[in-house]
Amino acid sequence: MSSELEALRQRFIERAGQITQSIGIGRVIGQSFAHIYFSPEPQTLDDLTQALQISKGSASMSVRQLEQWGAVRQVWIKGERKDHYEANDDFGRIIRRALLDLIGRRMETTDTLLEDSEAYVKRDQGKSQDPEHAFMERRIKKLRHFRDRAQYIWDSSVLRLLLK
Amino acid sequence: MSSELEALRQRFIERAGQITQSIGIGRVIGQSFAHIYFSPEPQTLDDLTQALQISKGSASMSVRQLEQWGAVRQVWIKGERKDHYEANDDFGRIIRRALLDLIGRRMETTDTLLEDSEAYVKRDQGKSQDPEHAFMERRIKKLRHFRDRAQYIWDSSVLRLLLK
DNA sequence: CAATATGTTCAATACGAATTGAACGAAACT
DNA sequence: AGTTTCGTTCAATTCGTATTGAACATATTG
Repeated sequence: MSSELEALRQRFIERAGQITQSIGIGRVIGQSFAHIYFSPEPQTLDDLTQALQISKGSASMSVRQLEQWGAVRQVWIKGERKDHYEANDDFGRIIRRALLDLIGRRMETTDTLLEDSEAYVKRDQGKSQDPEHAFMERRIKKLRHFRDRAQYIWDSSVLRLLLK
Repeated sequence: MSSELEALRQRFIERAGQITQSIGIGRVIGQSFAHIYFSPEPQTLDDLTQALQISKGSASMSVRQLEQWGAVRQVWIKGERKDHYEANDDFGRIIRRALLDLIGRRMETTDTLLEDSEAYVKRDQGKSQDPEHAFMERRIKKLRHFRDRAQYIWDSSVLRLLLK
């Protein structure tokens, strides 16, 4: 491979690492995916440890996470004992899965809290003369309103469009 | 304030901290905003240090960041020397601004890289017989395609809907 | 103008999360 | 059956980043 092409490859790998790093899922994940994505041949864990200078453990864990999100898939190569992985290039599906995994579950715990709060203000309606109580009621309502719209945007736009 | 209401408030603050923490902008930011959001009266930096048990420096920095995103605004209270802050409850605008700030600029550096790559494969078209070269060309094209759609979803759906 | 109160900055520190690597189990060879 | 290769796990460690707090700058008071 030409050295210039190789340099571009390196930049992609570095950049991918920065991106995954900055969204809080670790640098190695992005680097691993980019390396596999820009490799014509399916790659092994050893290839990753060498190319990215990471430990065997790291390589194993990053690949497993990538597999979970459907970002890479294992391919069998006859005569080879090592596991080989190739990249999925349907980014829409990958990101959709990853987002659902990373963000989806977080909403639940927040919902519980919001529902608890709504139950409280409803139950203690008598106190709505109390300015403090009235204030909290307004704030909680605003929060609920936003949360519902966020859900709508999430479901109707982001996730759907990513698939097309 | 009733102790039950106070308990809910604490849970909101804790939850907000977890959320901002998990998206990589620090726990204090979320806690600070939640504290101010759920306070009937404008709050000072000292209020924050006491309520959240954080240092003066932390309080100062978190509030400045929140101000940057329009999440809180300073209000003048006559006779008081300290700065007082109240929360903006237009979450759509807040998140829009924060997202633009956090994500927007990241796209640029990636774009540069992508454009460099496209320039390269175009310039060296002669080598397109080379399987390696052809492979890279395909991968880069896929990436470009996804990036453009991501931009479209971003502009047309997410940012616009957050404002309504 | 000195004294006090307040907000900001940034080098030092503390903390948590990412990474390592040795130990282990499983599978494939001889 | 014994030996080697490979992938996984998880306690120990490393590393980066959030947080602190002392020093400083600025504004306010008497």
